Amino acid sequence: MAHLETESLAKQCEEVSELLKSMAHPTRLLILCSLAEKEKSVGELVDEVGISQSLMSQFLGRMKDEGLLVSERNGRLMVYSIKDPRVFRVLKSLRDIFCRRTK
Amino acid sequence: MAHLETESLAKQCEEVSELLKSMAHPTRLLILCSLAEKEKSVGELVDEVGISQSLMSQFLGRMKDEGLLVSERNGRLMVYSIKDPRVFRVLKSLRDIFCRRTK
DNA sequence: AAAACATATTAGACTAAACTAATATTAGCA
DNA sequence: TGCTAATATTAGTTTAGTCTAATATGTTTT
Repeated sequence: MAHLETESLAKQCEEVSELLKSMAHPTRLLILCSLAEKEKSVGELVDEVGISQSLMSQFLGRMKDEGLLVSERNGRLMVYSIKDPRVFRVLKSLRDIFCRRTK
Repeated sequence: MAHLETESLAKQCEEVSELLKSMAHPTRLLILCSLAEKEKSVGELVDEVGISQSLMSQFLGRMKDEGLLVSERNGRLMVYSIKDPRVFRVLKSLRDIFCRRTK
């Protein structure tokens, strides 16, 4: 049976898949990689990533709502950075798995 | 500038996000977790996960097309298992990050 | 206070994914 | 060979996500 186990596992999968959904988009993943390096303003991210200001703002807003990012005003700039420590850890794992030279 | 770096990073993000898209769905993640333990028939997975046979077959077919799974006929059963080793590694990382007791 | 800059919001079009229900295929068994 | 069990496929509905274009908000500078 193991139904109780499966049920709690299902719950965990739901939680994890929430985070994964945010990361499972090429542009958002790129944004997160960029922010993992250091915090950045919206404009910097737009230049670096190459999408419209509007879409960038929507992506950032969404990830902020989900608790992955925080923003802080700095003069006329809005600076975003990664809030959820799990994001760093997932990014690191992904790098290990996908980007390591396996020589 | 760092535009060349960013470009190759963008490519990698695209590739990685392909895999993540498959995993970023609560039911598919649950299926993968279950298959990570051991290979299983469609019927077993239906019982365990609790979705319709049709939807299960569609999920499995999709993940097979994407190269994550393989299937092998065993009598009247069709047995699925994880093919892509990166799936195991991502699952393990996710467990480490989300499921470890941090005591 | 007006102008200019940086970011956010909104509405709408477009695309893709999830799900259901019905039916088709295929393999083993009577 | 016909029957049943197991899985796959298809079409259609619904829901959700992506993206663009236009506009609004808020901040600094003059």
